[in-house]
Amino acid sequence: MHAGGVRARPSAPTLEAVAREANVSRATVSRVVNGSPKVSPEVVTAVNAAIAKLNYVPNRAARSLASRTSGAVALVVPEDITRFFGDPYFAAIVQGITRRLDESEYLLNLLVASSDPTHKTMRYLRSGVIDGALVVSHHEGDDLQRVADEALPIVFGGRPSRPGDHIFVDVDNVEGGFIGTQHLTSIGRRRIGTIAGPLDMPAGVDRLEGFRRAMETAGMPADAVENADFTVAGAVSATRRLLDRVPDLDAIFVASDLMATGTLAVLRERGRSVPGHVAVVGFDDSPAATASAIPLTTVHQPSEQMGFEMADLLLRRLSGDADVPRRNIMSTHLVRRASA
Amino acid sequence: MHAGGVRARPSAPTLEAVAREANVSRATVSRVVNGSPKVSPEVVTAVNAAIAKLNYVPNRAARSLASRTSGAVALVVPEDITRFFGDPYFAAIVQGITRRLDESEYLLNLLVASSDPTHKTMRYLRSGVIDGALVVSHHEGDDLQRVADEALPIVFGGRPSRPGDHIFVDVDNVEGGFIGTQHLTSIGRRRIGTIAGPLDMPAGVDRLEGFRRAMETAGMPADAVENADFTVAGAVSATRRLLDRVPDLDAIFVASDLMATGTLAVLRERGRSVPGHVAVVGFDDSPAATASAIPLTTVHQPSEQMGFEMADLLLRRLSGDADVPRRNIMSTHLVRRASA
DNA sequence: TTGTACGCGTTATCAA
DNA sequence: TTGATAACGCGTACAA
Repeated sequence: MHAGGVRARPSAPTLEAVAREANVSRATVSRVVNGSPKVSPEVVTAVNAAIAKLNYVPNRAARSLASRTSGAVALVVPEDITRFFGDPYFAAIVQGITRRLDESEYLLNLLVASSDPTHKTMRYLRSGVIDGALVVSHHEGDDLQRVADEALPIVFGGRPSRPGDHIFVDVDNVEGGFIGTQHLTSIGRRRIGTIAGPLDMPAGVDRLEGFRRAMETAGMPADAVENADFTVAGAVSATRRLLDRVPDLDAIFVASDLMATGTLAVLRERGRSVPGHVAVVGFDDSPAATASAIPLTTVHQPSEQMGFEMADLLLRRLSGDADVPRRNIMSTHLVRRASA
Repeated sequence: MHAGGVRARPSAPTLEAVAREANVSRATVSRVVNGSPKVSPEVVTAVNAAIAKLNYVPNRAARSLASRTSGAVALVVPEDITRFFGDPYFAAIVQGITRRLDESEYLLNLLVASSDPTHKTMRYLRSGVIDGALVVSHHEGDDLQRVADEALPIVFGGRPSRPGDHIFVDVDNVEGGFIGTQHLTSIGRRRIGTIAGPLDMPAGVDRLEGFRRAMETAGMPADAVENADFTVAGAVSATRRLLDRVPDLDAIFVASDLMATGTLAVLRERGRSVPGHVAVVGFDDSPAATASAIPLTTVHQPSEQMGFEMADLLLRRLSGDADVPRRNIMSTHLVRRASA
């Protein structure tokens, strides 16, 4: 017969309680909990019994206050929820990260910030409940670079906008853009355009630069360029603009597979066959590439592995490893499917 | 000229430091930080100046240790990453949750547990860094129900498997299944089957029950049933089995839109037109319903709003609100599109 | 091998 | 309105 509403939960057992139960001191219980080698076997079993009996779970707040570490890392994604869930690229990254973290004691806190990493997020990062952070989809202008290494070890997924001594995992996006575009020139396409990524992100800028170089190498003009924001909707309107402006286009290099699905939709709506009238090359080699009606030829990047490497770099750094590399540039390659 | 490797970061400023800087006591600084009304304006400005100067951010661990609250809630998803990202339903839920949380001071910690909420997750929930939890896609057999209200206020998205006095937000899935199936009978289909959800989840069981009742009402046999697991791949094989077993099928009620896309793919592969040969009704009204080649007729449930309501119930409970409803059953309705 | 005692950075109680 | 001071639960020298 409790008074409705918030009923008082029994307060959780503490080290102290376990110590009493096992007839030892708090310090000893702490040692057992943390697996210290210098505790006699009998005491260990006694303590463990007490822990089990009381259903004891250490208080993380107290622990991190005392130890000055939290056992958690954050994944910061400066995008809104819709984008985060909409692009399979993020799924792959997160998958890789958790694969690495699962074999450690660290916990992952996902911070899907609004596209502007608010004050709230920055404060959280600096509030001591996080030992380090992984940043994915970082945009120029957010404050994350400032926090990096000043307040917290941070590993970036993708080279940060402003130069600096930051730690990051990336691919050579210029090369990737080059490879994708070159494939289009090599199969005899003559009028090639591109749907580029946002220019406040290095991945956007670099893939465009790769496109330009490939076009230059082939002696063609690199003027059929429209920018989008790595979303389907953005790609749809960009592709429409591009087709309106350059009606005789026979190939498009699109800076992400997700965007490429938008491009394919517009081409169908305009009655242009793929790859007959227009060849399309994407970027990522994400599930979006094979899920589309016309399987995408695309520039593969090892997204899942990149997530893994990001987490690995961070964890090694947190463990005090003196010579952790500060960057890890992974390689890309073309995957031929039906669209080009 | 620092020694390579882990360079020592300057330890963060504390309340103490701010107090010295502003020539007041720690207690006063704490009051200012927490917006206590009983501090003189001059002192407030002085303290704020000191805070700004030192770039002070409160230590959350210390704060929660002292206040016995953490200012964070967890979203627990007992599914693997691939599923979590693969189903737009989750995106909607998360969207709704964050919409509610953003207008509060609470932070969201996403715990995408492996489908078996491990010991690790359960310990985390009970470790004091979380004030409450939201559980989505809870399966029978996971330990979450035990933790609920015993160790932590928990709000479930979807009625929990085992009965109990748990708090949850849901729709009437029996009714939803009925509505979807009834539409198929009402448009004159005679041989109707279903791709049901997993039977260790109430949503799976209930939608199937709704299907059964509608079939009974129409005087048709409810024998064309195959179970799947709310994934595309699962739906694909279930649909193949179903078509092999009941070749004269002219309609299928599928327990989720995501699964329905798999069903559509199989129907196309078998050369059956939709809705000509086979009519299809989905469930959710998620983006998957409109993104598919044939826009899906589907049973709408207000997923985003359900996420919002879940968070709202939890927050109100945490605020000590005495009479928070323990359940919130929202309504479904049919959305007609092209597939049936 | 075990226990004592102090400190981690806040909040909250009690006086002043 | 402000300032001491005692918790909060745990880790860890240091002592025994």
